Amino acid sequence: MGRPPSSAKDGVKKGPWDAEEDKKLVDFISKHGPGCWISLPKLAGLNRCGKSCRLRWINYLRPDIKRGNFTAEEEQQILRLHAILGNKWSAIAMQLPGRTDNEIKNYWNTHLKKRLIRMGYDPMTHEPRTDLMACLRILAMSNNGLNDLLNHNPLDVNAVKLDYLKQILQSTDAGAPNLVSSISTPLLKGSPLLNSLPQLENQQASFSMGATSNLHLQPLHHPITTALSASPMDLQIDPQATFPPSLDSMPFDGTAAGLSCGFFQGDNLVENISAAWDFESASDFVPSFISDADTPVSNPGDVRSSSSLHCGGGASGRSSPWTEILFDHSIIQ
DNA sequence: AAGCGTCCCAACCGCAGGTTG
DNA sequence: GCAACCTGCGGTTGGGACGCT
Repeated sequence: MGRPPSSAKDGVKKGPWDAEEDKKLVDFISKHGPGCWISLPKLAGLNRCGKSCRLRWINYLRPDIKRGNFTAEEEQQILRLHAILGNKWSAIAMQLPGRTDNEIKNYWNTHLKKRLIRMGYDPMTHEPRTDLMACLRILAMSNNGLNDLLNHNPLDVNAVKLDYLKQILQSTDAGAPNLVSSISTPLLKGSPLLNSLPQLENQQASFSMGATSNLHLQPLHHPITTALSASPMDLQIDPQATFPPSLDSMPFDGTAAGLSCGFFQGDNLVENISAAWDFESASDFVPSFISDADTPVSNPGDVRSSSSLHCGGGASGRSSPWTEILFDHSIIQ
């Protein structure tokens, strides 16, 4: 299909553009406009292929290009759009005036993608990574004490947490979905723990993901989420409950959820885990650093106004719920 | 100061899709 | 319908900048 890339032609300069070439290109386009790129180099007196001229103009010389660092708003917009559009950089760029697809792509690959990975999110799906079990096993290899835990049924426990978290994340402004019915993990189907979840859902007015920040507080004070987030030392199991033995022995202190972060941190695995995810802390269901003092959260213990942090963006039916609040924290910079 | 590794981004490459004759 | 032409897109890369030892 088509023809060989024009850059394959011999005698055409490649590599960085110099000031003289830039001037020739700008002068020509300012007189004639960005017309036929194939014939432009010859007409403009440039020893470049048309493709290279087009790229140079679009990505660098265009007068409406916005230079400089991306703002926090732009970051959030990129994250939201990427959650919807994926790697459709040109489509994302259309929503960010003055930014080019190449610039956004570069920024994504060098900053945002890495942050998501460090946080334990799949940069493509914007959802928590589900390979936690593999991480747990790696950790267990260096910690025989964890082997016993792993040999019980920790995967189910992790799945419960991730499942529930996933449902919360996918809730919309229109109201939280039925979390109980949508939980797929067989482990807790019909369990007293799960049966109590509707109470939590009834609080969705302050728990909906439409108000991302509400997650900071509301789940924390609910008995169910308190139980989910309790450490093995303080978890009180209902005597009527029929949990597998692993549930009350599983370290529900964020270890599991944080592992995917630590997985990328080599020797500092455990430390980074606790830094990234801390279900035992006051920021239940969100990475612990969200409630740190240097975040935009002025009063981390309070339920914040949903309007101030609403995800917005009418098209963002399924955007990443973290994006508004996570990325300005030093731990992921 | 030198060497080394990592980061970042401008530019390149290959491909797909639309247009034209 | 077909092939050549042209544009646009997304993935990848090369090398300069920067930081660390």
